[in-house]
Amino acid sequence: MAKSKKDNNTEQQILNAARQVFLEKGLSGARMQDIADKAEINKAMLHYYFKNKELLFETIFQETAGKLFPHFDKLMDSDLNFFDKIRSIVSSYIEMVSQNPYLPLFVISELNKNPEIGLKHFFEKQRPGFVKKFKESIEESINSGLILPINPIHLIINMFSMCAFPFMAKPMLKIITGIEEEQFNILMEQRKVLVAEFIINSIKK
Amino acid sequence: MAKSKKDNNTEQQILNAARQVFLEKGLSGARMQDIADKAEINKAMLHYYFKNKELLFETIFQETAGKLFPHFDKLMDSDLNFFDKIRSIVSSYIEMVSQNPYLPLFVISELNKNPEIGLKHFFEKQRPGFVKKFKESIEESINSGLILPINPIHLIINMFSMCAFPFMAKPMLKIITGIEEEQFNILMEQRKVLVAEFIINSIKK
DNA sequence: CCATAAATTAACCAAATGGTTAACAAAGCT
DNA sequence: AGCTTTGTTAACCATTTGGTTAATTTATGG
Repeated sequence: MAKSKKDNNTEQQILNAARQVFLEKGLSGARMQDIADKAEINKAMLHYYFKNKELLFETIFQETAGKLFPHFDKLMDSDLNFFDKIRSIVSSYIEMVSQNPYLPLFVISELNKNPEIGLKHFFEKQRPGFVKKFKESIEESINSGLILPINPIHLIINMFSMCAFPFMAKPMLKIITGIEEEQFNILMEQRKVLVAEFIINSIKK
Repeated sequence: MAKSKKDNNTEQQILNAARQVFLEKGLSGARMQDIADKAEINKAMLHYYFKNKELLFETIFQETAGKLFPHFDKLMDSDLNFFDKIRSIVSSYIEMVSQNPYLPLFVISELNKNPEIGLKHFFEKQRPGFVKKFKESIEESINSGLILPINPIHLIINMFSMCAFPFMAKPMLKIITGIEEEQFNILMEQRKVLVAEFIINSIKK
């Protein structure tokens, strides 16, 4: 069956275009016209499918923020040992960010300019999930003498810092270290194991 | 002596106001009117002292980016041992960011939206400085058997990740961990020593 | 003290930008 | 087919926004 004129296709084109533009330019930097152009539709269509810029943005933000901490819940429930959980999270997280390089900076940046949107949307629900489980897992590992004592929050922060930051700071890192695109990708690939071992090395007894 | 009407005061008021607004909202989010209001002057004065928005922004960006890697050059030249250099850099860097919480996110964010401004301005000069020295210092420490082998770039990335990221991600961290302002500040204070020890613990032989 | 330059303001302007309208085309339905 | 709903477009509108102008005030220096 040939695809009918709508097929709800337009809405997807808009969302794809909006995702690209918003992630790259942010809310204030994005232009509705740019989104329309990239979606190859009339600007009026944007307002036909999404009431206004804010609503369109929130749709994208919500979708995007939802990808920030993917399947970590399940991962924490798995029967992997503590170190393997770290290895698994680090590796899959860096892979995810490699695939969506703008994602962390976008969410963090918009959240800074307007902290309310975080509360309003998805975070509330996801919060307790994996962070709580991770904390418990860390505490258990400390109590069982597997790792040195450390405030779980610091450990979590350290992990996500080393996973996400390099991608956010990529243009800066390229300048101050003098590396190029290809070399950067190699480094990020290495970090999938390096970061986990760096952490484990630091906390193991 | 009473302060005369100008005193080149106005220019400073503008710069202070522009700094606040740009750091908080970014280039595209900043409004010239907001800057004028905050500086308590007429909007036309902005264009009297600074040709246009771009020029004013670049002035602020240059000044701000210049603070990103402060006196690390001297620090690397000091006769501190390698571990103490790490302790010193981490501590002073976190202190600097505590004092200028918007700084890293601002520079990184604007650099992402417009990578050219980095090259144009200050980075070129500062680049070789401390990064090169730091790399040499790391290599030397590896060769002398003080620390385990690691690609110096990774070590540098890890260090700045753990120093800067928490401040950039503050609103997100507050949401997913449930901590409040006060607790956040305590954690960041702790990180001045914690991060350094975390690193040292991981690489020491 | 006056003439000149520097600083400041209010009013204005043009372009950019988010958003709307009204007419038209396509699909769906009976 | 004919009527209604949905999708799409071009033209238009109102506001925001960066920027300018011309007139006014304030300093400065001979």
